[in-house]
Amino acid sequence: MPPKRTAPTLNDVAQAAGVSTATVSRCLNSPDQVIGTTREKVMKAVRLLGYSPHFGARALAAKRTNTIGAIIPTMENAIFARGLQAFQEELRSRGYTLLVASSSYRTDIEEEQIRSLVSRGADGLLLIGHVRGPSIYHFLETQDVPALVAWTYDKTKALPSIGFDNRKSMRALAEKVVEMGHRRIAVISAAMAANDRARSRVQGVRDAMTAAGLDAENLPIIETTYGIDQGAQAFDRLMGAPVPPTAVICGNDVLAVGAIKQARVLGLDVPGDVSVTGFDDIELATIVEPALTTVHVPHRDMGARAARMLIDIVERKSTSKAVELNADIRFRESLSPPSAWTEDAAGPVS
Amino acid sequence: MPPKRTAPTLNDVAQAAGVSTATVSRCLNSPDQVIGTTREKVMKAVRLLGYSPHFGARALAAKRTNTIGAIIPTMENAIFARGLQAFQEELRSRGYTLLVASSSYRTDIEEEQIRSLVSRGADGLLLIGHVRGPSIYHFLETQDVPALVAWTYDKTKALPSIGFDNRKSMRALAEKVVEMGHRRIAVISAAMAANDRARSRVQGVRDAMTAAGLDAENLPIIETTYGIDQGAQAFDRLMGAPVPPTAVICGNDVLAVGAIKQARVLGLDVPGDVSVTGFDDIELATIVEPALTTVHVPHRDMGARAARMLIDIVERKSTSKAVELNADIRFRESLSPPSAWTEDAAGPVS
DNA sequence: TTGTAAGCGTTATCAA
DNA sequence: TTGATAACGCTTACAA
Repeated sequence: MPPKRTAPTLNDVAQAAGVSTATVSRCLNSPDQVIGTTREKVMKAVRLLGYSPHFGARALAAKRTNTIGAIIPTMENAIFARGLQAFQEELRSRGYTLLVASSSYRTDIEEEQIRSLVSRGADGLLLIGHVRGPSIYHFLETQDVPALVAWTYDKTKALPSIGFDNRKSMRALAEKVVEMGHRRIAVISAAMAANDRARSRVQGVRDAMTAAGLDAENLPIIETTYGIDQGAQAFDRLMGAPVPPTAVICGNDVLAVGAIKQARVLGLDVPGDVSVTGFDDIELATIVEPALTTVHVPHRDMGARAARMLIDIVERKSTSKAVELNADIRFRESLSPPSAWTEDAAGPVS
Repeated sequence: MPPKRTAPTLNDVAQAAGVSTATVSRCLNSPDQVIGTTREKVMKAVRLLGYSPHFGARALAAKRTNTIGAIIPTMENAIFARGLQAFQEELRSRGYTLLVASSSYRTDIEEEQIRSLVSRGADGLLLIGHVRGPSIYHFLETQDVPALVAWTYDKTKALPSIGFDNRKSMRALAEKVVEMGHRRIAVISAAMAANDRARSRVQGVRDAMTAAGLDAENLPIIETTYGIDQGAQAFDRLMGAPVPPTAVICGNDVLAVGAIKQARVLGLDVPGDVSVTGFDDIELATIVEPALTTVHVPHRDMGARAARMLIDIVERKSTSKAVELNADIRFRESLSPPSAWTEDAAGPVS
């Protein structure tokens, strides 16, 4: 059995180069403090031994890690994946490393991940939404780790945030739907319990209906998990009602695409028989046929700006508050006024 | 100015509970070694102070981190996102934490990230593909960090791998294309320089052509970066040739969807005027119209199995070699025999 | 410009 | 069952 080789340490390098550990450390961290000739000696030893600093030891001795942690609900959702990629690129360009964890939309797992990332020395945290237990805020405070909330804008909360106003944006879209003449509206939403974005969006629909004098109380809503198939199922149930809706407003594009797919199965024309709208404007939205009318969210821009904001907070350059980004409607084919036929069926005439 | 509060340490907890640091440590790591009454005292202090262990210190003193690192080309690509999500879920269920980094398809960045993850104490690494400089393998060896390659199967390489045979799978698909009667075939591929999966897939197309006695040498190939628009542009160039292809084989689904989109713009019918195929079988493949004929890759299964394999290696339970997964063809509408019209135009008859 | 040496917060070995 | 105490690998005054 070969002797269990153990990774080379600063000490090994120092010995190989015939200098002290302090000098090696300086070579690595502030090279200009050490003279050229010794620096070369040291660097050669570093290369020769394949030395790599022990992060833990460094974090222990210094007090910074240049690490940012991010916890997103899931990596499978394209909207987070995109924003996160931009977030990480921006971090990297500023000398920070990103640690990612995912919570599967569960607050208990999120809390566990927050603790894990903090104990790993994250200098700052990126979180999604404002729904979580109060104990974790206390924890973040005692640990003195700043956090930034993304994908939502809410200036009433304690944590700084960057994103858009989900409620306002969805309200704007719903108003268009109402303006076009739709009266029988239904909603397919992501599960709202641990998801304030979903909640706000539904609230936005209600706002628009109430403003138009419609009955927001009895708005049919189906909550479901994230996925095309889930959207399809929900749509199926909705259209099976005695008096089906003429417009189905979906909480995100993936659910909307599922709805459109199911419409095809049911032999329904979109938007002729029923209109469908989404939210997020992911690539899928322009691929599906008919293309989806949806709310465009600037994911990459949000990710990059979140990175800059968080670094500024970490480095105490600023104490940011909430930053609002615009999310505007993209009109495409999936939304149109209700057809005369369905309109008639809706009225008391027939 | 408030006194800069610093996070509580083991020592603080020990003092608050009136015990030694050793006891607190034991409470946290092997609770059954300490008697109930003291354990409660300690735990209360832990909660009270909001104590959280310092990961770096722990990694320094113990020698394990229960952390696995993964470096993927990009998080924006749905195929990696899916597999990675499964990978992380499996790791979590086995008590490991996942650290993710992305390389933007660049070997130099990948090397940097490998070093970073290793110095952070990753017990093992998940890598994509076999293309990287030799120095990094030496590094992994001296650091004694095991690595597993995923998304590709290659038993000739030193590192263990889990995935499918890209060349063989693409060859199978290309053979079907040839069998249907296509003679003028073109390829849209991801950049091949730092991507052995892309290379193998193109090789697979060549294999099929050669086997059928076609001229694989002059196979038109356009290399491009990942993205729907890039696929569309490449398709545009391909169809602008004096003698356009009757079948366009794409290296992945995203490029293929771009091709189909562009076909619509050009007024070409798929598959009537030109057939298009993909690779990966992501959700997009069934959404696009016509639905994409493609190679199905079991992403989630691969991710989960990769996790189990890697943990086994890390814990020295096994010394795994290459594991091959099946990737089978999904026939959908985007592929059909070439139409008589195009066939005529191709032949010497007209 | 370089070296010495005192921590940093844990874990683990030994004694008690 | 608990407590001292010596690592662990690195950074950073402070000295030389």
